Amino acid sequence: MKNAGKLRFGLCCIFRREPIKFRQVTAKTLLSFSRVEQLLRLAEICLHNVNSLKKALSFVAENGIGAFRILSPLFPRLTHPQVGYQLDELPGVEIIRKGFEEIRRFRQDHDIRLSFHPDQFNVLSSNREQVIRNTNRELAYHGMLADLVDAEVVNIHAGGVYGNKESALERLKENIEKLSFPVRSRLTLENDDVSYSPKDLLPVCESLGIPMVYDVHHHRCLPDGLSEAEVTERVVSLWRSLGREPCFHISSPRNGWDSRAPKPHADYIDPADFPSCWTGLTATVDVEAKAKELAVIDLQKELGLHSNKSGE
DNA sequence: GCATGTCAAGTTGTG
DNA sequence: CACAACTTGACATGC
Repeated sequence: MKNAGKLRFGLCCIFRREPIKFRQVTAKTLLSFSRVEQLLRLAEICLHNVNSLKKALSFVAENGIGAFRILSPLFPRLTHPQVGYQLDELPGVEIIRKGFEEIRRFRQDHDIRLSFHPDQFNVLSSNREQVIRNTNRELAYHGMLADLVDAEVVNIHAGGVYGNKESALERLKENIEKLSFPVRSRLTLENDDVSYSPKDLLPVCESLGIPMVYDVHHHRCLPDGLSEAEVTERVVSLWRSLGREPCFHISSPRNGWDSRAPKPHADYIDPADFPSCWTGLTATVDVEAKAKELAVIDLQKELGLHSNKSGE
């Protein structure tokens, strides 16, 4: 068989069939309790989530999946202005920290790449000071989590354009330069499907020494004149120049490529959507598909990759 | 039990 | 102008 390179696939955040769940709580609910009660509930949920993360990594390792994206609200509402908290305020924090120790060791032993994808509220190109402040706080939270689990990547989009892409990118650069080390050293920028194409982001990334995560689905939604092969080559050499393994995203549109309106993700990946220029590379491909682990395992089979179990 | 509306946050494009 | 879409689901509430 081929697969000369070491292409590996990543699972994103949650499971469809596997009984591994992450719990949540809203600020509104927390606000109906006393502070002591809030922290008790939060501690319970955080411990539950750490245990779920352990199970998630075990599942991933057993199924030959090489990467896992951790959902942002692993510690729900930690950065919330009213109900936010510090890890050390949680009753039983020692047990939680112990769990993280196990996770770090397991990750290393099994060579699983961990990443975060802070959501759309994180906008470093914003012209509003409040938005930048909130983003910095949220990114700092992700940096702390990344230290705790030994994650390698904190991946965000470039944000809005505000009628002037050049000045927006200028603000983006300035704000990236101001990030603290735990965040800056892990930050990556991903092309999106409405504003920033690979052609826009590559010069920024190359000048800052920040890797670019290449989402080929977004590139197909927002073409920029560069071919998939050209982008792939530049992205790969950027990651390699930093001594790191490239990251890509793949997904298939639920309603086919013809439908003009929004393109929600399909349950599975159509193997025809997998860029041929990725075959044989050493890289990580996060699978963004609603069938989650089932889609990753399916795609691995379709592409002739085998899980650890099956030998090879 | 099960159905349904609600969740902190930003920006853009569509109807 | 309101709302969906974005990695989307889980939780709280009311029947």
